[in-house]
Amino acid sequence: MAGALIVASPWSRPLDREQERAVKRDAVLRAAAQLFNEFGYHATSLAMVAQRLQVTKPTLYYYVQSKEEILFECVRLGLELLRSAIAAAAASGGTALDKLKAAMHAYALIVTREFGMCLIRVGEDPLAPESRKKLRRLKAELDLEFRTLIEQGIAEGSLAPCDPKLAAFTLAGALSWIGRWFDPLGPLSAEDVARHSTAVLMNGLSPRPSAAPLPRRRKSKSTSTSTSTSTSKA
Amino acid sequence: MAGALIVASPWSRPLDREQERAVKRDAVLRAAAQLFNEFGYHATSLAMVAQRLQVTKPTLYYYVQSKEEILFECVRLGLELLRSAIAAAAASGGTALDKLKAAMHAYALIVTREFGMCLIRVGEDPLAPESRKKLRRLKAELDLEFRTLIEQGIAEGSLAPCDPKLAAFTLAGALSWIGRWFDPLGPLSAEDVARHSTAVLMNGLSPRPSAAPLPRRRKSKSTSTSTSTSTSKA
DNA sequence: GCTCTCTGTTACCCAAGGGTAACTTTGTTT
DNA sequence: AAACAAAGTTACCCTTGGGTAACAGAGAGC
Repeated sequence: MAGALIVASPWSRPLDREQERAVKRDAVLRAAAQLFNEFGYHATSLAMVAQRLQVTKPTLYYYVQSKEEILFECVRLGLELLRSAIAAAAASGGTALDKLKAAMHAYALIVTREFGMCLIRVGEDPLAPESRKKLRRLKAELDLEFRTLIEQGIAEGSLAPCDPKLAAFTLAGALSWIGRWFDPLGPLSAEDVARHSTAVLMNGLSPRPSAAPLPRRRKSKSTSTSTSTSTSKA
Repeated sequence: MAGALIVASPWSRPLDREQERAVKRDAVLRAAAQLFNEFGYHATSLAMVAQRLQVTKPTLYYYVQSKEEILFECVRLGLELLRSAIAAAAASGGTALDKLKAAMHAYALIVTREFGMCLIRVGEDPLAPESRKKLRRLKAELDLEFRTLIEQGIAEGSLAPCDPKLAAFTLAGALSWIGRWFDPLGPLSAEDVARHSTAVLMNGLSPRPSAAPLPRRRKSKSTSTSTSTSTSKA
């Protein structure tokens, strides 16, 4: 959305037009993503999206071609966010371990925001095969980047030896699942959750002989009242 | 489904009837669950379910009241399976650590089967609020049982101290996510996946100073060609 | 043989919702 | 002022699919 945003000058009206169009299109996608996340893709009608934006249904078609395109874009943006965040982590300095930690942290944060959450909650399933193909490619890249980080860590000795593929599955699973239950209005901040999840995944549940203990929360138990298992929303 | 199944005797015809009815109803739920898992709830029509069972749509209504009831039952059964498996693990002998390991293993296996997978992939979102309430209660029980196990382990010293709630979220997340990508026809057996995921979650990624290393796969890398991240199906 | 229940069928109804056509309004350009 | 394009609106179409009504064949009981 940001793209090549030059300084806003009174000249170049046409650029302003394009830009506003892009902003509105983005608003459509964002509103749709939020509703998809709340009600699911099929249970969300375009009328609902339109209503949230205070416009009428055909207006949406001025900015997008179909409902499918909306979902496709939401998922694509979510994947794009993840991919660039992981790539950034991988490109940063430090050990493979540091990079992996950074990548996991970023992953957790992204799946708490609309597009990332949409990727997790809705996914590509409702799309036509061709669209799915394109998204699969993006996912494959993402997966590769993640796995490479793990492999490097093992080679480097800063990670315990294990099957990189299954480890990546497990990691990505735990982090993705955050997008299923996280509630921005809930008691836990995304930052908290990201930090703690990353720590648990790095250290495991078994106690470490000597190493530093995991971050303990101040009020020893029950941070809130909501449920955690599987698909709950609270 | 099994319930109170007495020896099949030539008397008591009515019992046979009831039983066959139950078997057929179960088949309806199972077929529906499989289709829900493949295409999603809304994208699965009752006609598809009927076709898979080689009957016509109205026949389904002989065994079930509505599409919603089908999903409700699928999710309920999934939760019931999980709950009883965890309760069984908790009731078994051994340390809290052993119990937790057993519970995690069972959890992983269940989410690879139709009802457990349906719970994970579809969830309760498409249901009406009242139905959701009932399922939430089941989830809460499940969650409590899981968390209690962790708390016991910490108290016992066999688990590293951490926030039990967030740890349970992370654990359940990683295990639940298996239900999103696991393919029964794929190269990995559910048993393999369960074992490895449990091990990673217990030990974490960071290397342990001295303890036994994680199970390493024979052919060091790339067990198959499929993708792992987020919502893929392969 | 006649009926009655259980199971399943064919044919139909109707609401929801994705998508489009054609008209109005607003503002920019010449 | 005239003209044109951009941005929305109202009114409509039509397929999909959940759900129902009314009918048809197989065994059990009188």
